[in-house]
Amino acid sequence: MENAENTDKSQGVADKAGAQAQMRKGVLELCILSILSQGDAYPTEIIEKLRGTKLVVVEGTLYPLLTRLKNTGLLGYKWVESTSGPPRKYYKLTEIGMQYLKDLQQSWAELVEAVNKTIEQGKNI
Amino acid sequence: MENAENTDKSQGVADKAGAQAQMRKGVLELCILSILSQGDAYPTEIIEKLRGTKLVVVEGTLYPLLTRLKNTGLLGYKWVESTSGPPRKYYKLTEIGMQYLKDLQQSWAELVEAVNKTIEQGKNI
DNA sequence: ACAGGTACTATGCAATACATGGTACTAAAA
DNA sequence: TTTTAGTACCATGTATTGCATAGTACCTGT
Repeated sequence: MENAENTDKSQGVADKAGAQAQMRKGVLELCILSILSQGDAYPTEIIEKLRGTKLVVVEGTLYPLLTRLKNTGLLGYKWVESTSGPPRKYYKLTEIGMQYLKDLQQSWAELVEAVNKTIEQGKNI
Repeated sequence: MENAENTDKSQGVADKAGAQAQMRKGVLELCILSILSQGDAYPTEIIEKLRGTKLVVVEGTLYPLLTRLKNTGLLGYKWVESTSGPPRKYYKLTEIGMQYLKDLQQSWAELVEAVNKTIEQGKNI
């Protein structure tokens, strides 16, 4: 077979923003569960805490994710009347959620170590 | 409104393996581009290098990903006859791929820092 | 000619980040 | 009393990627 190089550019585009969104998959739930392990919070507080650590998340992402976590038994919630607006939904970690959070933390640490080792080998050559 | 806690367990299951697969989204391409920045390789070599850094990837995952990276112009390839089996497809990074790899490395570093800060705050309280 | 080992390809499914469009509650202003 | 602004929450669909599954092709040895 003839040896030839080629790069077909007919499909997809290498997109930095898209890659960043992909990297966040599976990681946002770890962060949210971590934040709630510090204490109960309602969505706007969660968004603020995430922004504080440079993990900017918008409401259209957070609400469906909180619902998903609640539906899988990792979170519970309670309504709290507000003195200045509509009532707020305070989320809290369940016992199952606390256990699962530990699993996620370990998975994340292992992934970070593995990826960094792979990257470091590339830089050293 | 009545304050009540509830956790609806009717939808989905919190699955550690599934979460690990989600965390790998967007990260595998970073690792593959990193490995190829060290030198050209064909798929089996890439799988071995990934296994060496605890990033176990199977062929059904790698081949489509390599095709995708090739189609977006990040990789090129050439066929090389083998002395013991069918010819092999050696992949190499293109100039575009090298630039994109730097973008991915920066995105990864920023994500890791942000996530770790979020997790650490949870542990300190 | 056939079997085993190796290499590669095609395709569809599942899960999640995210965008978009929407409803509802409360307080203040008109 | 009605309207407006601010705040909080919800529903749904799209795009993307990891992964499983089924398959083809090449080369060597029997």
